[in-house]
Amino acid sequence: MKKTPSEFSLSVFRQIKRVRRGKVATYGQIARLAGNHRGARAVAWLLHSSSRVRGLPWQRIVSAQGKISFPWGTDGFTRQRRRLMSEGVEVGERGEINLAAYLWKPSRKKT
DNA sequence: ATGATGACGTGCG
DNA sequence: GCGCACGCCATCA
Repeated sequence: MKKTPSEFSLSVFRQIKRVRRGKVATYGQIARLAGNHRGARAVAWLLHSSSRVRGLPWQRIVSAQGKISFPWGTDGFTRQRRRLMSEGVEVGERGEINLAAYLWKPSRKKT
């Protein structure tokens, strides 16, 4: 890694790594924790761009709609769904996930 | 620096 | 619930 990743990117990766097994987080949530509540797209971009990076639980990142972002039928979709289910997350045939039960709760104690 | 892209989010019909 | 349009951000050509 010669290029210096932006702090935003580092923050994003950091938040993702904090997600415990069996839980999922949304792009918007990660983006918000990273400092940019509107950087959901950037998060997504970083993920698909850094998907080659190991140790990054990218599979735990889903859309705010509670569904796998990958288009159904794609390799990425199948792979992510399989990994999530392997972690104990119930994923519908269409990649539907019950965020109310599996959404990761950041222990962000502030104030 | 400009234009285009992407595993998104929200609002509206 | 679904599809479309606009907005937002970081990275690539």
